[in-house]
Amino acid sequence: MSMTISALARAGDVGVETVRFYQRRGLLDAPDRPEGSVRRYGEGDVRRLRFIRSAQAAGFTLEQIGELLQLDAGQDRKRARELAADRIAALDVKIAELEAARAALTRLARQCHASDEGPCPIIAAFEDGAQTSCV
Amino acid sequence: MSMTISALARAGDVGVETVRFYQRRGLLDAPDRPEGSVRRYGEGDVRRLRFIRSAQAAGFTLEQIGELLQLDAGQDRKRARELAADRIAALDVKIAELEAARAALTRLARQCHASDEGPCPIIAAFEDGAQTSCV
DNA sequence: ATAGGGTCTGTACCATGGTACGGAGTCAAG
DNA sequence: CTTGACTCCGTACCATGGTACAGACCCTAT
Repeated sequence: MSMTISALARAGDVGVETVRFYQRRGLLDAPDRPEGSVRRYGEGDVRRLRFIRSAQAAGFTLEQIGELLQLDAGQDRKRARELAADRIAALDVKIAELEAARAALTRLARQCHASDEGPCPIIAAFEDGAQTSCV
Repeated sequence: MSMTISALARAGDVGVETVRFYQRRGLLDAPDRPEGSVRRYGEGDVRRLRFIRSAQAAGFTLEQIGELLQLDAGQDRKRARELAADRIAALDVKIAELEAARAALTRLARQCHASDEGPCPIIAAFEDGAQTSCV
């Protein structure tokens, strides 16, 4: 319990304002200030901050992360599994979309390289409204 | 040149307000109103609207889409290829991130299913700050 | 010709995830 | 014991991509 807020922020690789933002959102708690002094943070806070960043990297929204943190207290593993399953399904959809987009763009860039005649294939392809077939 | 704005919006599967929003952003143009009447749109507008939606699905921001539309006029294929290459690189990074997150979540959900003893692995894993190894 | 819809314009508002700032208080080195 | 850095708190602002009015106009069918 010896870190200042800026040390905590550094440990979590975020800005001080971001820590305060998470506190306002109820994701991190703001420990009591010892009698006319500043707040001090410890390892638990660092872990929690890192939890938030990791979960965010997995695509959870801050609201969902808040729920995960609640579950931590309540030991509701069934709900945690549900959230994880939902997130995996969403990730599958998103990954498929991005891979389709990548394939389409790669193909178009190759075509575009192949000749400098006629309309640019990259632009033209999108103009066909290639939502399902290409993108 | 016979559609009203709501027909255009339907054709592009967006809301009327979204069409107007794209007009304000300069992505779609707003044809002149014929003497005290309403604007009419044609197939070109539909294609352009679909272009926007397709490019969006490929992860371009509206600003980048604006640039692509400029290129369409200027025939700057080199720049179009650059934008496509940048986008492909960004997609690769994003896809890798999401796949890592998916793998991590899948593993954790399985572990969590395996036993109801001890701390929930889903939560615990994130608390380790599993940014690079898992997520 | 009048009622109901749709359109136009401007402006305001929304969610998400932060980022910035002013003014007061606190801490630590010299 | 002063000076400079850091903290606190509230509030305002930002980007992105829309969404939602209000009040005036227009269009079409009855």
